[in-house]
Amino acid sequence: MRRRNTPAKSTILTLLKDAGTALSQDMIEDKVKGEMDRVTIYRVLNSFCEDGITHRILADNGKYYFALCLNCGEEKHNHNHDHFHFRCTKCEKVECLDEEVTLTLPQGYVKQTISSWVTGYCNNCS
Amino acid sequence: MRRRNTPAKSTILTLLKDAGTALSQDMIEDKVKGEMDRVTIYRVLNSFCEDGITHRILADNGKYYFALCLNCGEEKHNHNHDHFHFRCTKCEKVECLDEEVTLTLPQGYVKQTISSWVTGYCNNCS
DNA sequence: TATTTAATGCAATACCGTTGCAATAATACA
DNA sequence: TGTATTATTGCAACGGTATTGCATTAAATA
Repeated sequence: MRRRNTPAKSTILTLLKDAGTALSQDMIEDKVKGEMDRVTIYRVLNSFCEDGITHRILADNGKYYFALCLNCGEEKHNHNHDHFHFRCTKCEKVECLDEEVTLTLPQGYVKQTISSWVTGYCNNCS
Repeated sequence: MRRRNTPAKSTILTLLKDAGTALSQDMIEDKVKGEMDRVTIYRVLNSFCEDGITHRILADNGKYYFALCLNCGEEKHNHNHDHFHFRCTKCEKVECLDEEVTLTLPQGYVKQTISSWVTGYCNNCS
């Protein structure tokens, strides 16, 4: 299936680029309210994830965030580099931290994925 | 409001005790299917959490788990001792690990909460 | 410009947690 | 032990959110 460029996709892509950080479904919905259908947002975000343009992050508040992962760099998500994610409880900004997650599992355990979240105030909000 | 002991509460409490690990809403639902209404399970679990009998944990898969926290010990949840949680992707067991989460936030950041999840195979499933 | 079909909007559906309310039953007290 | 009180339960209904079907629109290509 060959993708097509549409206003909806451009709008959401621009939104994510301008934000610089990960945005949740409802944050995106708020910003494009009236411009497009709610279903379109779901489909656009899903297509972005399928195409590797964005990735979906499940935050510690149970919400999904979508990020272009330009600032945090794709390499962080590879090479077994598990890093912390930070969510500011004031401005709701979500970002990847450089800090690496170190962990030694008990005998007999096998690691698959790591999801580490820190909440608090970012440098702008503290 | 004075709580009353009921078959529904006993059943779910026994379930959690026997499991020895945290159970998700739908795991509990599966086990008591037919015995009681879906709504009752929600209400029983909520009352348990209100009364401090169980605590609610949001896992990295977006599901809530309920745990008596006998084996992992309440003290782990206090004293600023942030520990890893483990979820086995095979047997779906959820448990607290002894491993402490260490983290140095960037300049100007303030920490509030930490949620660290590891998935993989536990010693029984690896 | 015409053709193909991806993308969209709208309606309908599914899922999950919650709420209202009448019926039931656990507890306290006479 | 019997009765009164009211927490608890089941059922139906609701609300929010994600998904699907389908007819229509419009982006890409020739």
